[in-house]
Amino acid sequence: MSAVTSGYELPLLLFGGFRALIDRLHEELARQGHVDARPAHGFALQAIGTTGVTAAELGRRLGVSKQAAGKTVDRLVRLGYVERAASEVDGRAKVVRLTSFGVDLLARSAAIFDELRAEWVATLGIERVDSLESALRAVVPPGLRVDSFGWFGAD
Amino acid sequence: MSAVTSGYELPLLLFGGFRALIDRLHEELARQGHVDARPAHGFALQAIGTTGVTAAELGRRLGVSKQAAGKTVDRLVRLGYVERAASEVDGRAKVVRLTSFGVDLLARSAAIFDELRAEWVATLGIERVDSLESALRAVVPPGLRVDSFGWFGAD
DNA sequence: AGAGATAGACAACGTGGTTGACCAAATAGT
DNA sequence: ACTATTTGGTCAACCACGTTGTCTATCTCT
Repeated sequence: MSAVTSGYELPLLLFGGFRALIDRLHEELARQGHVDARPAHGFALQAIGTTGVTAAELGRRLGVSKQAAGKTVDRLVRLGYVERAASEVDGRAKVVRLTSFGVDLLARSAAIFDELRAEWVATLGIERVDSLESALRAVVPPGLRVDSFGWFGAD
Repeated sequence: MSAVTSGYELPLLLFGGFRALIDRLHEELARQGHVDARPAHGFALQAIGTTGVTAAELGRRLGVSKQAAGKTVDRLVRLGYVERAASEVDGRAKVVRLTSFGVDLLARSAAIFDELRAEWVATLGIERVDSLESALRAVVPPGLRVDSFGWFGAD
């Protein structure tokens, strides 16, 4: 048994699993036409959602400043995933909405994640995957932000 | 079985677990005097090791360019975690070595990670933690790089 | 001794974040 | 209704972290 398991390994394994999934996702997305999609884009599109949000609201959801959110939107616009439109109800605001290309990315991502989980089930068995998920649910504080992006290095 | 579990949740849980661990680690490190330590620093110090390496070698270990490694070393020097010394055997090379402050960070990190794993064991039981680790070991490709830093956004 | 590989540094750039300042529009308070 | 404050968007400067390209100095191999 793993009596001498060092606590060092756990974060590495968790990150490794995450990273493996995300790498496979983007491999597959690239193969399906989303060559320029990056991990951060998916999270942002997810936060934008099908209803659309303002940049300020996006910043709140992602846990970053409105300026940072604005820059992210700029990049997404340049890549064709979202577009800005003047708000109908607020003269200051601009609503960021997914383009059909953006909706496509989200849909494909969901499908690919399902496939990847199915692969894990194929190697580990459904019980161990279920157990892994429920263990993590029990131990991960709820409402964890997916700000995540720069969190690694910067203050 | 959990028929409706979306594949979307798995990466989020994995990342959440990782993130929770790292956040707790840095809370505790800050409390113990390492206020300016960032996740990326720990990984770099780990790669430098107690023997010391050149910037180019560090780049190789981290899977980044030697220039990027050099910049990382600059930051670590500024924070007091490492120091540069001319190599005894190679007139071009400068050896990066941990300071005692850097060694201290690594030692405290190891201790804290052990405590955190013990907390998981306390909530989940040893079987579920062992099972989680072995499941991930089976599914994470070995030799996964901890380059990781910028990998989120950039190419 | 000369050719090629390697270490380090410099510059320019891209991505993703931060503050601070500013204007225009919405909203609250008297 | 008219100020006062809050809020949305943007600009500018900066930092962390990565990239490529170029350059010099040194090492290594033939």
